[in-house]
Order: sequence, then structure tokens, then C-alpha cells
Amino acid sequence: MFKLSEKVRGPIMDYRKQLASLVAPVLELTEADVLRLLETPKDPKMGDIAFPTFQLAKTLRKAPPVIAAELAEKIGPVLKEAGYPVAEIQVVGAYINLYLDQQSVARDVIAAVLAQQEAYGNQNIGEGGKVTIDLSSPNIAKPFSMGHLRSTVIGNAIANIFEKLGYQPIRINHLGDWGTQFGKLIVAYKKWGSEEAVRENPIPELLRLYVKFHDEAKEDASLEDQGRAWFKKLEDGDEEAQQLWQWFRDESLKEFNKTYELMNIRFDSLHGEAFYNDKMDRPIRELQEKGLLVEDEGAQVVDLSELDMPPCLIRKSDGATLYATRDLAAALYRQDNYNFVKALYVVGGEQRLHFRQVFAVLEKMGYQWAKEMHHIPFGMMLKDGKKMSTRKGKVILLDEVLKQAIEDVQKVIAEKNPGLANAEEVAKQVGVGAVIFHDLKNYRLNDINFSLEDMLNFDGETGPYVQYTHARANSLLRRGGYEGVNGEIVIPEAALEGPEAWAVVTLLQNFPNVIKRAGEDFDPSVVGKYVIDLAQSFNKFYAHVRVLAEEEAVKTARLHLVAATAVVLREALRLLGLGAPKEM
RNA sequence: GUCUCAGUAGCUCAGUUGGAUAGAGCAACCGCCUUCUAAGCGGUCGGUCGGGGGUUCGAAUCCCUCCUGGGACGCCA
Repeated sequence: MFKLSEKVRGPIMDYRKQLASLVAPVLELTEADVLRLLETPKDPKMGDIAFPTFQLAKTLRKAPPVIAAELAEKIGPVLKEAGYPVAEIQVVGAYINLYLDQQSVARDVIAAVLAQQEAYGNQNIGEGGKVTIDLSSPNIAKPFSMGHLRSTVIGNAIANIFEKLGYQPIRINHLGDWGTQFGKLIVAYKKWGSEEAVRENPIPELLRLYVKFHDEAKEDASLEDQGRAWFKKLEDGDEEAQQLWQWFRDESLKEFNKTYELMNIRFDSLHGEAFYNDKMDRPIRELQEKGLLVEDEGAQVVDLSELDMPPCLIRKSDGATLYATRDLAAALYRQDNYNFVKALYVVGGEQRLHFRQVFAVLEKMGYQWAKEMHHIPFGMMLKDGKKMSTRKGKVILLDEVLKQAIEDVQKVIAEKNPGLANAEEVAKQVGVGAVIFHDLKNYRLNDINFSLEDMLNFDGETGPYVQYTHARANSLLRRGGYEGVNGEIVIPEAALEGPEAWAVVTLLQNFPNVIKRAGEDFDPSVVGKYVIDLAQSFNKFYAHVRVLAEEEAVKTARLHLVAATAVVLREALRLLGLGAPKEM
């Protein structure tokens, strides 16, 4: 005799899939067809898996409730025979509602999580293929604004998710380290700047110079020409210009690295725009060879009219290259060097057209891999409903916000848990976590109206709420003297009874599917929503079911569930880029 | 003007890719710490799903149209 649950045990236990494969022969449908019909009832009281029969009415030419009743009769024995963990089958109107055997499912899910720990939910969809991910990409000599936060945290989370799905992510920080603004900056530095001031406070000082340049340029139009002249010098390799450029870049990067460190984000490549300066001949030459480059109004372009797109500018009338040229060069370089199976560009939605054009040009060049390049757009960070502008100095600095967040958390800790051992580290994780989570919890494409108040609220659907839930779970494990799994996991009859425990179990079961979906949609908010759900369910369990102060077997069973929840909470937070302190 | 993204509770957003009575959080108000962390839990209040048509057993979800807002539309990146 095999145990009822053996058959559904596996790397991913998907009870729907299992059900579909068992029911499909009965209906003479394919597994995929049945799977499409299955749904989850809105109210858990109506069961765990529902099978509406409306769509079968046409082919079977019977009323849906009749079909439901007949079908329920048939599949009952089939499921029992196969050892599927079903507790009850109910027919409600046109629906067949299926109730899983909670005790058996709970044991299997908890066992899987505790056996695999943080590897729970890992999948090998990517088969080790490399995925380049463009993220963050701040402009050198400009401050790291709240706007850049989005690309950074979304890109980082997508990289983590893809890694969990079996891909090898390559995080590329395509720095904005080239362009006319450096000419302007050199002019401003020579006129109004000093070495000490830049060294002392690089980014704010460089920003001050940049803003001053634009203020002064309104009065004195010759400044713009001077800026262009200095940029030309820089391009021509002028020594003074080169040195200043390098210095600005180094100082800026030092500042950025502090922020990246705070957010615990690392990159595999810092090749930015300047890196491709000497690599632009190749796309131009190839385009010429393939006869794709045509002259239009003095500029050289690739015509995309058959795709209903405006032409893609490759060379200006003065021969200089453009944004698209650089991205083409970068794409070719990266395919050569990484042989990527996917290339993702986490860049604001304003640049939709640009990426469509670049990808289209690559396809026209005959590169099939261009089909696996994706622009991952996201909504804008708005201030009072408007776009933030660096030039006008109307920009909110990420560093300031992070600092404020950490301070606020310190206050909360001082009030609620004054004896906390590593309070400083915890404040950092929670403060930074609040800011990151606030950005990731909603659908990428939504604009975010900047609100410090919302960002630094630690109640409800927030990062700190999830982290707090994780800390609570760990506190239970500590106090309960939990020692992990010794041998078989035994769940006594009444230990995990009730809707609260069951809600947690079903969510834990669904974690692998959530990751898969997040990867398919390139959307970290799928994980964000999930981890909120899990935290809410766990907190309800915590409020309604006493874990400690119970007889030993019941206590141990409940602690297993707590431990499994802690594992998944921590792993989900890690995917989003948040730390998970054990105490807070 | 063309293309594109969006419009769901006072605010911020979900809504399992067409299913059962449209759900959370914030804010406001009320209740729960002599046993597991109150950064929590429970409750009250709150909706013509932008408007109008259509597709069908069934629409917040798909199609058409209009309204409103954001963004892009050749020598910036």
C-alpha cells in the first residue's frame, strides 16, 4: 500500500495539473484543455479547486448542472483509485467543487519546503542560459534620483527571479557616462567649480554646477556653444577633457556604490555608453553591407515603414552616431560575449519606440536572437503628478529618502523593541526594504506619485509588515525550541485544522507557480502581492491559533508550518531584494 | 494629428488571462495586549468597475466608439 500522497509528491506539487491529467480521459479531452477550465473558487468555503461545466454544455448538449452532477459521480472513483488527496466533491449548480484532504496536503507541502529550504520553488526553465539585464543605468555626474530607483530595483528583482528559474542573469549597469552634458559640466566646473568642493561632496556639487550652467545659459547663449566645443574636445581625446571626464566618472561611481551597497545590489558589468565609442563601426558597416542604410534628409537611417514605425536614425547628417547606433553596437557586443538567450532592458516606458526600432533593425539584419530581446518598461516616478527634472534641480534624491527611512525605523525600534541587539543593521534592512517594496508591490507600468508619507508608512501592505511577520515566525521558532525536521513529518489530526492554517498551506504550495508567472510577466509585483498574501494569512493564523503551550505533537506540527512559512517569506523577500531580519 | 499606456471605494492598488455575492491596504471610527513581538488581529464606513453600444449561457476582463490623463513621434540619451 502506498501512502495517498506519494503520487503527487515532486519538485513542484501541482494539484491542479494532477487533477487535470486524471480527469482528462474521463472527458475525452486533453490535460491542457481541462487545466484551462479549472479555477480557484473566490471563497475558500466553496472548495479548493472548481470545475465549471458551462463550456461543456455545447459539445455534450446537456444542461451544465446535469453535466456537473454526472461528472462528479464519475470522477470520484477515478480520483480515489489514483490516490489523489481529495476529501470531498460537491456539486453546486454548474460547478463541481473539490475539497482537498487538508492533512495530507499540508504534510506534503510542509515536507517539501523544509526539505528544500531556500531552494523551494527553484525551477530549471532557463537551463542555465544567460540573460543580460540592463538596469539602473544612472547618468554620471547627476544625482541618483528616485526615478532611477525604479529601474534598479525592478531589474534586480527580475534578475533574482530569472536566476531562480534556472537562467544565469548578467546584471549590466549601462552607465550614462557620455554625451554633451559632459562638455557643459566641464565649462561649468572651470568657471564656477573647485577641486576641493567636488572631492568633498561630488554629486551634489556636480549637480549644482549642472543646474547653474542651465540657469546662466538662459542669459548667455554662448555657454551652450562652449559646452559643445568641450564635448568635441573630449571626443577627440583632448587630455584635459579626458582627465576631467574620468575624474567625474570615478567620483560619481564612488557615490553610487554607497547606494548600491546599501541596497545590496551588485553588477556584472559597468560598461556604459562610453565603452561603445569605438565599437560603432560594426553596426554601421553591417547595415551598409546588407543594404539597409538609406539616406534621408541628410541623415542615414534604416527604413521601418513596412512595420509602421518611423525610421531608425543611425547617423546624423554630420556623421555622428546616435542612441540607436550605440544600442545596436551594444547588442552585437553582448551577443558575441555572452551568447545570451534573452536580453532584457529595464528602461522607462518613454523609450518604447526606441527599443521597438532597435529590435526591428536587428531582425532586419538577420539576427534571429533579436526575437528574444525585450524592453521591460515601467511607469514614471512623478512629483505632484509631473515628471521630475534634473535640470531644474527639482529632483528627489534616493540617498535622502533612504536616510530618512532608516531614521524612521530607528525611532520605531527605540519605541517598540529598545533592547534589540543589532538595531542598526535591522534599521537599515527595514528602512531600505520599505523603500524598495513600495516600488515593487504594484504593477510595473503604473506611474508612482512620489509620497514620502506612503513610502515611510510601515503598516499594512508594506515591506516592514512582511519583515515583521517573518520576525514573528522566527520568534515562535526560538521560543518553541524548534529543532527542524527529525525523520518523518507527522501532522496530528487536529493540529492544522481550520481555515487559517489551510490558507497558509495552499499559499506555500503555490509559491513555485508564482515565481514562474513573475518570470513570464517580467513583473516582480507578482511576488510582492504573493508575499503580502502569505504574510496576511500567517498573521491570521498567528492571531487565531496558539502555537506554543500545546501538547508536544501538536506544537511540533504547528512549528513545522511556521518554519516553512519563514523559509518562503525570507526567500520571497530575497527575490525582491529585501533582507529578512530574525528579530525586529 | 498618428501611435501607445492607463482610468475599479476619499487615497494607493488587486482582480487567478471570460465565471459564483467586485477584493486588499491607507485614511476615519470602534474593539482586542495578566500566555507566542499590537510594525499585529477583528469590526464599521465606503462601488453607476470613465460613458455608451456590441459579442454570449455569463463582461471589470474581449470588440467598436466617445471622454479624460500620461508618454512617444528624426538628427538628445
